[in-house]
Amino acid sequence: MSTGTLRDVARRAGVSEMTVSRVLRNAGYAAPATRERVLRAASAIGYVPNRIAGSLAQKRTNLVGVLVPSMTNQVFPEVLSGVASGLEGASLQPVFGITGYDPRVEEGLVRDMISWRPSGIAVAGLRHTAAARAMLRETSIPVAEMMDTDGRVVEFAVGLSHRRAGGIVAEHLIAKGYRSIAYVAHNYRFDFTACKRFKGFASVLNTSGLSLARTVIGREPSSPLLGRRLTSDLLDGSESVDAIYYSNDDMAMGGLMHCLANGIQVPDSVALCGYSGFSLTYALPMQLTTVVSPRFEIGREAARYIVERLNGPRPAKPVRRVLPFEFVAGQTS
Amino acid sequence: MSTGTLRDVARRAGVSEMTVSRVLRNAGYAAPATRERVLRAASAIGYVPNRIAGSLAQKRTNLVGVLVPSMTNQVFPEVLSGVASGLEGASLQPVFGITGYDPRVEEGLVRDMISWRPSGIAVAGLRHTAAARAMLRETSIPVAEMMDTDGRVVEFAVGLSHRRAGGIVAEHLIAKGYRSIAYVAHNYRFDFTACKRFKGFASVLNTSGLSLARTVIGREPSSPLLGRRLTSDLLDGSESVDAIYYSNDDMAMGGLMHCLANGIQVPDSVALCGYSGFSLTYALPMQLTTVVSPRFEIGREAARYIVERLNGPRPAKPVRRVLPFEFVAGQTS
DNA sequence: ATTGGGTGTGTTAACGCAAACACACTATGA
DNA sequence: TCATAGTGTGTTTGCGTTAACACACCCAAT
Repeated sequence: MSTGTLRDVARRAGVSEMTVSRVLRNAGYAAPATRERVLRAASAIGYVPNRIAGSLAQKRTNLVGVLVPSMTNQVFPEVLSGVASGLEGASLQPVFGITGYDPRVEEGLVRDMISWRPSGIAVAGLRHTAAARAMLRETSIPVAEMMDTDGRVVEFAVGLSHRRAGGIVAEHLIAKGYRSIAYVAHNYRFDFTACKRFKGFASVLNTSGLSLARTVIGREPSSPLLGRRLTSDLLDGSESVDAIYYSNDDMAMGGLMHCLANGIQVPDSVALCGYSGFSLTYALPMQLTTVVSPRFEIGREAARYIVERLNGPRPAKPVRRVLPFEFVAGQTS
Repeated sequence: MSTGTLRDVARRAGVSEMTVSRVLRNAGYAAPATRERVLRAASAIGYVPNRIAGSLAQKRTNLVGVLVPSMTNQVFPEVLSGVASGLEGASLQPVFGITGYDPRVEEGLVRDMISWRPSGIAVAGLRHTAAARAMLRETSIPVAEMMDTDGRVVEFAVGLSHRRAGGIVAEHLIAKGYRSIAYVAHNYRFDFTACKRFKGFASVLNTSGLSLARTVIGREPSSPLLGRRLTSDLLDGSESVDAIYYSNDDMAMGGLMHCLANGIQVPDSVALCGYSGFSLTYALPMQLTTVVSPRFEIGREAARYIVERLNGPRPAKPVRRVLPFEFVAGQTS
């Protein structure tokens, strides 16, 4: 059955469509006997309301569009959990889209999302095409940008300062006495947050009169395997390196695996630092030095902003919500 | 601006709404000059079509509902990638829902999905509430069940035999001469596939006259940290154990980390086997013995089935598509 | 007996779009 | 010259639902 309509239920129950609508939505009055008949009729034909029609009539949906670059990067599932948590109780349903780190794909998804007239939009990152930014600015629904706070904000941004997150690791390594420091990264062509961490890192190094001993950038997406390979390449090279900063924890774990597999002493021969604070890093033979990003909180706060904003106007000026991060000085440095 | 309508564009361009609709959809004829005017007017007011109205008028959507238990379990993002890949070119858009391994949540999501009148539904697992199964059976849209093939199928199921996947590991361990075998699992109260793997594993053990030396089941969701903790508990115990089968790779990795951290020889002191074939397992100091599940392919085939079924009737009998898996005899056994 | 507010139900008119049909115009070939 | 097919545009209708309004009924208070 291609699912009946209100009319089918109404006929079966011998009442008007409006009465059925009211009963099923628990809106307005309904005599107990009528209610009973309607419910029976509805379940008899397995009626499922058509939200498309409902949304059109109500001029609103309970959807919230959430755009993230990737699902295989563990970070984003955790952000989504946060969004789901923040939306709880607001009878809003998140709808996800994956941009693949490509702003043009993102632009298409923003348009797609808006075409469903959602109640709000949350999007990861501050970098958008001009058209996407225009759509986000012009729409009247709440828009939250997530992850990053270093840059131009459309309406509301919640995240952390990646520049700072990079800088603090540099400060740590310098304080610990490391002087020959390398950077190992995945292909972050569009991973702008990794890029900003690196800038913060390099900038602190510079102001301390240091420069990077070596920079190795892979051509693939981030993965432990890539981290392991690049670390192997790097340590086989001629330059002596006493510390490595990785673009993220996946990469750093790969590096640690290389060292474990080859008997390279960590941190005595080489120190390793990552970024994210994945739960996996707590199961490693040694705790990885890393920056724990408030991923869940970012998602939750974005959702909360959207929920609150639904009953109010867009703020006059863009709001920037900078969440704290936790630096974990582990056993690898 | 709360986004204009066709009428707004039509007025601005001095044509009828239908003409605007036709131009924007590239449907039917339009004089070049008219087209130009319409496009200009549309982009001037930043018009984004209202798909809610469009879908209602067309009595169809380009949505495909995809229900998975979790996003933090790496498996499912990969399944979703497969779904996205299989949908490509069909101008269908996946919409995700997370059930949290709870059949009642799943039931709600199935209802939610159906209320949006999607073009198809893909759902992970064969275990559903009676109501959910009824809805899936009664709807006329294509329904694909993913991951599992051991059980009752609504319409089309694509996956692997978890029973077999568990059995093959048992055969391997027995052939290798292991006799004191333990099982370490996360809380799989609702993770029915892990349960089936265990059954297959135990069943093979039984027919070989062996029984499990020890079974340790945690109370938390699967994670490397849990795997590490339970392994530590297990190996500290009095029973001697020469091999451990884990409920999945996350758990097994945790076990391996425990061994690495404590100088326990793998596989000489104890052998370790997992399930999934996560990419991370290839970066470990030693390749984990595991069963590589065809996660991406499962998603892709589910999507392909849906796309094909859109132009045809539901098969008379449920179809079961059993995909092969790969057993990887690694260095941990 | 009359008024009035709560209760229960129905009718009408949107919501924004596209299918179906209608119609006018232009070029082409018989 | 006239039919004919293609091209370009407009009008009407309906998708399934809900908001807004209308109305009838009942009981309690005047």
